[in-house]
Amino acid sequence: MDQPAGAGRELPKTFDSKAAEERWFQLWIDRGYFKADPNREGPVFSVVIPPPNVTGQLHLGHALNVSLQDIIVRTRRMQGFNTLWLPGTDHAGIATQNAVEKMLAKDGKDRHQMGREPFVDRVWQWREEYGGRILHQLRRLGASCDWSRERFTLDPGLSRAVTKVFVDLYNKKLIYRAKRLINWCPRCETALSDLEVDHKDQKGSLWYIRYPFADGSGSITVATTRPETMLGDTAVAVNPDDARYKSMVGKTLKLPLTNREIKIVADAAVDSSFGTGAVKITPGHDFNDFELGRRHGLEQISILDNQARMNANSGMYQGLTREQARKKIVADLESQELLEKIEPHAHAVGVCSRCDTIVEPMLSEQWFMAMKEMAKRAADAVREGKTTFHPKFWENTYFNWMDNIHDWCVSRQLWWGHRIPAYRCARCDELVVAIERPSQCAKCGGSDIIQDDDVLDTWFSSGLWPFSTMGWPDNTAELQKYYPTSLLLTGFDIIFFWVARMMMFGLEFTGKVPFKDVYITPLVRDQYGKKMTKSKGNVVDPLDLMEQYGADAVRFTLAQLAAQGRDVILSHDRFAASRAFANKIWNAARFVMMNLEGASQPLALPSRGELTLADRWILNRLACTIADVAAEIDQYHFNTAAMAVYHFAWHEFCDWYVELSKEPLRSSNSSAARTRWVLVECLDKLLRLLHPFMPFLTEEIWQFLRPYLSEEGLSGHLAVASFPTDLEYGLSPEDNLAMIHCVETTETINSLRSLLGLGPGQRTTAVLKPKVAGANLLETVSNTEFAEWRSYSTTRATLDNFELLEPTAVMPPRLLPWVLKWGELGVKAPDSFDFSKAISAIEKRMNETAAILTAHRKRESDPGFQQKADEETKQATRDKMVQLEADISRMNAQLLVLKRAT
RNA sequence: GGGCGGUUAGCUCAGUGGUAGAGCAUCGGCCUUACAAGCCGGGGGUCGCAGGUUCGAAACCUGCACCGCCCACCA
Repeated sequence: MDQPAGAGRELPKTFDSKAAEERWFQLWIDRGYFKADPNREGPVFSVVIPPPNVTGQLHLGHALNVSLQDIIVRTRRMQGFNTLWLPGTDHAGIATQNAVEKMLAKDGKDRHQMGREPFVDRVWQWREEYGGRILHQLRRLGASCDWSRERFTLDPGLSRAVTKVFVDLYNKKLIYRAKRLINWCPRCETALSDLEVDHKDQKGSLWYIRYPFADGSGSITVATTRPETMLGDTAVAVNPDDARYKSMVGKTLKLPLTNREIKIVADAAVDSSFGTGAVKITPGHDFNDFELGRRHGLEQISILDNQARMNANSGMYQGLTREQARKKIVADLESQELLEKIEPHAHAVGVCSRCDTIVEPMLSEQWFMAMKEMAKRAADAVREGKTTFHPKFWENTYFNWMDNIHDWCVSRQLWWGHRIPAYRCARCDELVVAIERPSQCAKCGGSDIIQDDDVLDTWFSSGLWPFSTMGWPDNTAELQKYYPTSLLLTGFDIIFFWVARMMMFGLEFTGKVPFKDVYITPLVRDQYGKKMTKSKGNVVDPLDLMEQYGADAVRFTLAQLAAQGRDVILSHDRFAASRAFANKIWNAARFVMMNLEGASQPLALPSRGELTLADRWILNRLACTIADVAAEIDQYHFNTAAMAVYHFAWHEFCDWYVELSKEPLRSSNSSAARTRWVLVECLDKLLRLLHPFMPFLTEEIWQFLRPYLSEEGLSGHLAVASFPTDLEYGLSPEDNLAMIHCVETTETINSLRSLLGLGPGQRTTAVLKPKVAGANLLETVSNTEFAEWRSYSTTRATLDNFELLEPTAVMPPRLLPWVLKWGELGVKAPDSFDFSKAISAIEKRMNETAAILTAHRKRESDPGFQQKADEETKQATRDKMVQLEADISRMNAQLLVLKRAT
């Protein structure tokens, strides 16, 4: 049995967030609260974390992603779900290899001189040192993952899944080897998928080059943005309908700077209006030209090597870089008077998304995965509602990509990653794709079997993440219990890279969608709305934020900002506001704890009949808030859920109930006891509601409150306490109306006080005798309740000359004669009071109210409205009119009295 | 070239048919024994523009403007 940490102690003056973060997280882990048990019964909620790169450092995107996941995971755990949140990291092929290469470069080493094995060993070593960093940073945010299940995409188990998938797909003929034009990064020296190429606009030039006819009868001019590729040209194409060139189709050209002859071909793909209408065709280095070349049976010539230097096919230019070759070729053309002109021209160039180097379309033999069929099934699964995106409009993006998908180049010429399970006999070149390395060649019996050098695209293994992490291909208990997962929460930037691939792999290999819901988080931007990037130097470090504001405030802020379908724009003000909120909760808890001195543990439950108006009202508001928050979280509306808790905690519980509780806490034992119970009830439920958002603060406070609770009071922690359910306190709507009346009345008094410039002063007794008030002022409120309410307003107001002002402010019109009579008894305002400000303010507001009333009357008398509006709307309009009329009457009364007083 | 999202208070954003809301900022007044990271009060918006639908539009439709993003092989 745990001894509650806070039993019988007062809360410290301030909340020490750092101490609480360390203390509670460690305790939660030690107790195994986050461990998932596949053998437990009950409803299941499972999530796999989007595995951050092992190279990663926590950034705000992670912080947002993890905070939101933790909010829903903690909620579900408290709601009694069998919850799994599985953490892990991605080996991130290119990114990691680059990071380690960069590090080695500082010591003047490079991987080529090291050799493959030592280099890969070095990366593993690096991973041992730094790979856990990002996950530790996630822990600091409070991520309640089952940390005992941490996975890494290069783990033996996950690698086994990768191999099996590759082999199976090969056997299904969905993975194949082909020589095609692919994107090649000359710096990383690997093939890239289409998705790994970014397009950047670049100011370039359009060079107009004359290609002379072989027969010497003149020339045709082509326009190009890449003159150096002319060495690989195998044709010039024109549009078949282009009158300028119709007669030239089929003629032979002499390719300048070379000895080759090429033909003029006609193809409808050529746009006559661009450039000269004649385009040089380089099937070996341009995707368009590649396709066109295929149609016309053109030769494909590679003129570049793997580092994008000119190769042997480029004759005298061999050995030059792309850039040098361009310069020299342009100069040479010019000297031969073959350069007609140069025009400035903006166009997009493809760059490697990892290193920003301009990629080169290269002819290369690679492994490809056929996507069409798998993509169709994956798209249909979403169309059929098996998986739903939140917000829904992301489905369009998903469909758009799936419906226009190209085969996926999955091989990479890297060293860090899953090596492709393809083996070749050194003797007869026979290719085998298999789980295990064959001991000898099945064809020729040769024993020299060489594994393919290439590794797989990182996203290949990530795509298996939801089930490979659960032990697939074995049919484990985890897989049976937790797959498919309930939710995937991730950023839109990896919908194609990752979400789509998981959908395809999941359906292909498990027959099920890998997740029921996909929540797409907004993109975190800086205060100027710019994307945060290291190069801009505008990165806000979440670790700094946690240091400054506490992890709870960071989490709460991110939840509040996570409006659906929008970018998140950060500002320090928001974090400060959340910290203020945490402070507010802390102090409200201090107030409650201070007033629990000497109270029984647990508190005795008061009877229904004892509850006052204020008690019933706040309990009712609590019940509504609980229902709201649960519903909003169910819909992944994290921001509205956060706001609902915030509003209840601050503006209902603290602003009103805590204030109203002060009087009864001071009075008789029974009313103090009753009030204590309500305070504790509200605080307890509030902490539970807030715990998923602010786990550390709430756990800290709850440990103090625990002894006074009747349930779960003597053991356990908030992290595994029950989430509040829709509470029924047996309340009536009249209670709410009466309370609203009290609130509005008090606000009116305060407003008048402020307008009149009333400062603090001695406390005054209320003018209205409780008897009078109870009978006439607020019919639904009992005498004692009114006394409490009244004492609240006077306590806070501490008015001078309250005698005159209070009744004018609160008095309903039917009591006006009595007030006036009472006024005639000799109470009057001091001469120094300036009533004109109050009068004009009330008049102004009255006019506005009257205008609204007029509008409502007009609507009400509108035949169209009567005919077409539904009954509910009509009733609402009538109610509103009654309320507006009452407001106007009240203001009239106030005015009358104020004017009389002057 | 296609597609998606946005345009509401000084700022950041909620608000999917009944004459505008929050937080922050701002202004005025308060150290009132939970909280000055606080309390009370105030000011501030013809909801991007123009049409249309409707008894009624910030919201629905059409067009336009501007901002942002994604996809795409115009050399």
